[in-house]
Amino acid sequence: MSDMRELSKGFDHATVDPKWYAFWESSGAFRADPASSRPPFSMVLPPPNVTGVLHIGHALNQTLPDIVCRWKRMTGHDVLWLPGTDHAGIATQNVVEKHLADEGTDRHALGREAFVERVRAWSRQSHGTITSQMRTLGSSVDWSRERFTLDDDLSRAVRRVFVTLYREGLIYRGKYIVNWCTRCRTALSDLEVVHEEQAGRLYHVRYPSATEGAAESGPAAEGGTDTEGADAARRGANAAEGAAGGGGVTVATTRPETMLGDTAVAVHPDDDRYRGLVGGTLRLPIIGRELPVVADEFVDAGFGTGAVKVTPAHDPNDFEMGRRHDLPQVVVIGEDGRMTAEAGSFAGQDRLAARKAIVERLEAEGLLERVEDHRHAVGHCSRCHTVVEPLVSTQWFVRIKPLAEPAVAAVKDGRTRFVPENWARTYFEWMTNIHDWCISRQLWWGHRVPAWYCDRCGSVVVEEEAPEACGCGGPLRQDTDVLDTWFSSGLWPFSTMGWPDATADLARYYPTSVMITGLDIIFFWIARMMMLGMKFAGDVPFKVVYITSLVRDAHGRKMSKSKGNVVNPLQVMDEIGADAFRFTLAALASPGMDISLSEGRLRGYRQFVNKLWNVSRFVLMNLPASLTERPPAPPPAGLGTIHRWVLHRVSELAAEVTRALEGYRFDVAADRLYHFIWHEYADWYIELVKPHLQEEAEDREQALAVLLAVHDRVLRLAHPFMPFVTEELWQTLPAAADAADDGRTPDGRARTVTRAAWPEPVAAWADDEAVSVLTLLQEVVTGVRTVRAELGVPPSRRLRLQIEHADPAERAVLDAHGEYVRRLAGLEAFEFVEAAPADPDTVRRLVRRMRLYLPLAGIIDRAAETVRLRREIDKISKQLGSLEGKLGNPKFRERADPEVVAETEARHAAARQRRQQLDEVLAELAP
RNA sequence: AGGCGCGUAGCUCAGUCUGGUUAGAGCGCCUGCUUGACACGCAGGAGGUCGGCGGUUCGAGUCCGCCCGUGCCUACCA
Repeated sequence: MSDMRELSKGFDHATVDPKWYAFWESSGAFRADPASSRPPFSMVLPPPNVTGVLHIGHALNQTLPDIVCRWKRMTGHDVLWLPGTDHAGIATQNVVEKHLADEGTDRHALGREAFVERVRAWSRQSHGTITSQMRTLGSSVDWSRERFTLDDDLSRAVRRVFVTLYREGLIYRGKYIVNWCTRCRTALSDLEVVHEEQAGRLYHVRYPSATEGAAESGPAAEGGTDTEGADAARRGANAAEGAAGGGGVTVATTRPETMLGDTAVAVHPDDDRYRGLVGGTLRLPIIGRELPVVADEFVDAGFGTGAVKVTPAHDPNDFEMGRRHDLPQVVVIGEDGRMTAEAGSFAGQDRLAARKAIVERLEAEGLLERVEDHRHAVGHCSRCHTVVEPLVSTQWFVRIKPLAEPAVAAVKDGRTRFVPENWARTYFEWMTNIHDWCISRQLWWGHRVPAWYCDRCGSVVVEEEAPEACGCGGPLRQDTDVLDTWFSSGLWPFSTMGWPDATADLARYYPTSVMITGLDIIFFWIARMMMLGMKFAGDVPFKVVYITSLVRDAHGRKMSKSKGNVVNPLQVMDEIGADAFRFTLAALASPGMDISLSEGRLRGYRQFVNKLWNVSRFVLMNLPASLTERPPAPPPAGLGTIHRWVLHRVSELAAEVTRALEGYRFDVAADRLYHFIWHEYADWYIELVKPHLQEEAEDREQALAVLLAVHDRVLRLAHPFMPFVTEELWQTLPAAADAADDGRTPDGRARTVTRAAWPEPVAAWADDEAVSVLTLLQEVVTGVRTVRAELGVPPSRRLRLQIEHADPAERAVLDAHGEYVRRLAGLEAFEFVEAAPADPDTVRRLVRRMRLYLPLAGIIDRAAETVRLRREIDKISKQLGSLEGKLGNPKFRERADPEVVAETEARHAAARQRRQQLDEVLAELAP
């Protein structure tokens, strides 16, 4: 028809999506406006690594906040969603180092400055990748406010925080035991160490008494092994059964290589076995050093032999114990993971090779009493998986307790709320057991520690800006370390808004409204933002933290490259479009449940997008070209039942979706939209409204007005979930007569659904009567359709339906809506009768109290019908039994809600009647 | 070792907080349909002892206890 609008047959996301993103961006649809009179709503984007690519975790953690932002924009908020990227110190540096290795060089050959420039160049180049992928996903961030953690102003914020904390004594520098990655050659924070349970060994080693030991294994014994002598020694050791027997002590260790650095042996003060030894000395095998025996509460008398070797330089507990007992630190493992000169003949060996050699040596000397299998957790570098080495090293630390306390209190008193609230527990647990935070890294890529050292007077100068010279006039050299990347991301919610300056953005948008992010960075990031935000920005960084789940593969397994089950969001979006992908993520995002991305769900929602597309095609092809304005929804009073029904339902939908979003139930919102759009709007309303849209229909205008009102609302409600397709479809609708209700870009020149008003429930549309009418129509139509399907009646065959036992109200409803029933059930006609027709080939079906009779001469399959009836009778008998049990129980009548009792009674009566009717029908069919 | 979760149809999941219709959805499966929006569709159907045992209750998928299975996080027992 010439005066009809048209849409292409299918939705082509590849061309549509980029078109609208470019439009939104250029028209400023996502720009926040601090001068606006609208209430503010703000979020900051968890900054992805600048050199990263969009992975499934980003996809979820951007889709959900994007849904919230788009919704809030439509509810009339001035929305700021601030994007940016993270320099990701160690991760990015590792990548570039790998590039250099491929080129046959390394960063030391390049030099610090050139290396940093190289990383910067790579970051610049890579930056476009992640940001364009965010656009593909549809993230409605305000690009005009994009930030990078290494930007000048953010770096200034980092220095301000560092200097302030230093002056307050909350940052200190010192020589402590830290987690050291021998491959990355840097210190790591506790969080960057991943513990993995591993099969290891527990070696029981005999440390002889100082006198005894001197003879057996001093330095003199080193260099050669006398097998005979060793055997003799072993026999001797075995003979000393008691742990403290023979003047020596047996200790148990999982890391024999560290024994070379032992400076004591410790026992529990109350351990009677060793009481006599405390204060005495033992002889360290191989090395021959004399070791004092100390008593310390830390020792667990029940573990191993109850005596523990103490290596203050290579074990965190021993480090503490060493300080308590004033023990020397002997460093036997270097920063490169090799044994140092202190390790005597083992010097230069890798720590693991040394372990083996030392065990052999002990064995040879007869000092290895026993080896047990022992499972224990071993720390690995989270970046390169190298086994982490505890080392004593000079580093910078943040004193965390004074910062953690207010951050805990803020969650306790609800200034920041976790959703789901269970996560607060995890947060508390970590925050109350937290250790000081090692923030210095021996890397080049990052914020350089703003500390300078004077070689002349030895003083340390900590300043925001590089000082000229030391107070003593001596030259200064800057600390070569950089800060942990999370130190700068911890400032993100306020550093990105201009802090330390008192900017308009900061005043308006801080604290942010919500933070939506994954559980994997609660400690790395959420906790640090809480601590630093409260300390420096004067308030919590966000009022709500929504913790998203982990995305897994279709079978609930963690995605990993080695398993080959990694879902690439870009590929998925390429195949099914961003809208279907986003809708799937939302639909699967049940709180507290990990998300299993199943192909079936993805496909199902792609088809849903297609459904929405085709509904729109239907709407459009029924719009006369003369209709250039979307008419306001007509008042329900003068409307037919189907219109009143759909208005009622779409109004309820608005309420349901809104409620779901308010509770962060993205899954519920998606489910409601899906069900309404497909199974109510498309399956029923569109089918019902068709005749009213005929050109000759006298109520066509009215039908069009309702159809457009519903369609417009549907697109708006679906927009946060499926931004691209809804914008494309919404743009094809005629603009509203009432411009106030019609989304406009900030410059007012173009329409956009991103800023259209969010549909509110309309009280005047509530219409339970229309619902009950539709329910009856649906039941009758479905009843007839079921008979047709089961008995294989071709659709072309128009049937005559007879209805018995309809009560007057039902008769009136069916009569009034006869045309709908005839059309949807494929009837030639229906009529009400007083008695069952005599025709033996008539099939009966029960709907409520009514009996539907369909004459099916030549088609009816009595046997099949009998089977079906028997099955139905079985079912209803079971139901009847349980209902009778319930009603027969006097306590039920006494205690249950009277409404429930009445309802149950009604159900019981209906079931009984139905049972009786079915029996009759069956008797007629199979006498 | 502690903490948190999960176990409902063949598969992926809602429903459990606030106990009470006939436990729902998508995918898959079966039957029939080129129905003038859509075969990425339409209509109909099969399929569930809600992990197990015990308890509370008139009534339990839902509340309580124990057990089994499974996943994750935290952790300085050498």
